[in-house]
Amino acid sequence: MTIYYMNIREMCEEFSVTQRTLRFYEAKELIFPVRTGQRRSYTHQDRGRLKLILQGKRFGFSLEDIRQLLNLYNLGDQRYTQYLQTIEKSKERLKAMISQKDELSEAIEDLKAHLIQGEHELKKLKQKRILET
Amino acid sequence: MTIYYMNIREMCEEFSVTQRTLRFYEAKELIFPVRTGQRRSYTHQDRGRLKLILQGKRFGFSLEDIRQLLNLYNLGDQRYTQYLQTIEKSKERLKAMISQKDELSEAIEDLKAHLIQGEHELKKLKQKRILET
DNA sequence: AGATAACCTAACGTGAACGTCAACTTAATC
DNA sequence: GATTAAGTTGACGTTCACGTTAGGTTATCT
Repeated sequence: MTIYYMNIREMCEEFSVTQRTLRFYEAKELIFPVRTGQRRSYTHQDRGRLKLILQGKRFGFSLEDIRQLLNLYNLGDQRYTQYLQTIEKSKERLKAMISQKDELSEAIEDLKAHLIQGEHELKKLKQKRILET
Repeated sequence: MTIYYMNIREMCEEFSVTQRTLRFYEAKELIFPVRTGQRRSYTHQDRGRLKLILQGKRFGFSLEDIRQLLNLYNLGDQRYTQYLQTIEKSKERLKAMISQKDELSEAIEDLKAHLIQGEHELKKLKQKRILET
């Protein structure tokens, strides 16, 4: 089974990001493309990690937060103590995510209610305009 | 019924923000404290808006996003066309929030699975340490 | 082989969201 | 009534997450 490498341009097209962004993530140690000569070659792993990075960003996590989360997906090469710490951290993170989800649900309900209210107001305004014509 | 004003220090304590933050939000027209002499007096409205601002921030919205969302909660003083636009924008925002919530749910499930997997690995490591002793 | 395109590093620029410090005015306290 | 505390307005500094040149190297194409 051959490994599929992607160059930086292909990555940018696939994920709709700029080259600068990919190099920046690499500098921040979020992805680790191998080198073919001087050029970057992105592996399946990098693609997976980038997907998670972009997802994390949409939830408002900082890149540093995301870097720590990503470690959860690469536990194989770690030793016992680190292992434990990572899992503890991840549990906390999970809790935070769940409460964020709950809060989001509430906010959505709230917004929905206001929208319904708003559309009623709109109807009244429309009615008024007709009467005034 | 009397109106309860809060000064800037009380606001900061109540919401765990700095004075700079409150002044910044005012400069960005997110809150509108009245003045008592030169000092800021924060009304019930300001407290409500601030609560929503902080909530919005936890979802990763920008202050400009939040400013637009907040207008939804103060529709009374607007005119027909603006009204319509605001509601349209809010509907879009609602859609985005819902899909964000869905995505978050998925991510949580994913993270949970990895955690369970991680704890299995942990057990295996523990077992190995005992055997090696 | 010479031009052109794609990639590289290094370094400075930028907008958002505040932090921090200085200098001043007003309110509270002893 | 002088001192201290609290609040105010600038204005410059800082961090994060990239954008944007500039200048150099390597592929690719004709």
